[in-house]
Amino acid sequence: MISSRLFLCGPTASGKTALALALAEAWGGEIVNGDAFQLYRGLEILSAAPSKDEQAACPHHLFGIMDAEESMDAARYAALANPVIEDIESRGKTAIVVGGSGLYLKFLTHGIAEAPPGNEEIRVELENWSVDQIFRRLQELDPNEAARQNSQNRRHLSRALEICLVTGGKASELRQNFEDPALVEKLKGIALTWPREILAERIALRTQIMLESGAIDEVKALPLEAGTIRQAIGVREIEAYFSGQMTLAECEERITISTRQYAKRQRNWFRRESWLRLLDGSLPLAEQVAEVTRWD
RNA sequence: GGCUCAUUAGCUCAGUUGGUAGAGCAGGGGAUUGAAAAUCCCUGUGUCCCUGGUUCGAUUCCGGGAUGAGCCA
Repeated sequence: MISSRLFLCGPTASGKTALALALAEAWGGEIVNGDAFQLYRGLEILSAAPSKDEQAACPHHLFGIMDAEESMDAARYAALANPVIEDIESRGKTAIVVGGSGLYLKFLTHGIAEAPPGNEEIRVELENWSVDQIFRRLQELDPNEAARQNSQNRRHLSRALEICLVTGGKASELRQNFEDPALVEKLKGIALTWPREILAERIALRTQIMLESGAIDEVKALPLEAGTIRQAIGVREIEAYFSGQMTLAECEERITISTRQYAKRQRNWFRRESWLRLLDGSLPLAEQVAEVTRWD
């Protein structure tokens, strides 16, 4: 019996798309996007989204559903993805959730904290504060939360302070432990792994191909109001290229480096998810499929 | 051929008024519950180009050599 939902994770350029497709064909499954940037329209090449042909091979969900101007977050993603996954399961199919965005996937697998969503007004205001100011204010409102945060991490501190300001309470009191063993035990997922040097080569090659096959035009076409999507690796680098601050070679080099560093963070993230089973990404696809089917 | 300047961490460079050296980037390790492809933390011993000399002691001063750049022929 094939499980009704499978999470397929791993660092960028590890071959998730190809394996997902092969699994979907073998099992008659459907693919659900678990990647923060493939949700968007407009950055298909830079985000390495599955091609039109690939998407035609089996049902794909949540790819290219957002405009570049829209902003996204993990909770909204989970609100979109959960019903889709449940629908697939209700039709007796397997939902194969593929992606590399650790936080987004975690909201699916472990649940969502009962905290308020981001508040644009507060965020804009906090942009003008120094990290120290944010930290000190958080210390006043919620010393416990301040103590567990890194005093230099603007993003994490801003979020914690935002929760305090919006709720009038304490962010630390809304924190919860999501590592419920009973829940985690039921999860099924795999993480693709590669030796570091080989993954680095794959990243370098893929970066080169992206730049040769339209990534530059994609970035040129991004609307100025684009929000979340601007954080994608490659956007800043390509903009620096066409504004003349970098040569194309430097641009390619910078994107390769950022991507490699991102892959490292992803490896950290997925390594902590001890429920994920590791699968050697360098195995031939057919063997990967056989391996996963056997585990299941 | 002559003169000048350079040669220090994988890369770009700083520095030591002579007591064997440090930044940025890269690399390595880690954090992470509504911006996450984001954000942040930890991590730097290297024939200080080689070789003689001066010195208690030279990467630092002096001589010679090598390599590179520039200028003059």
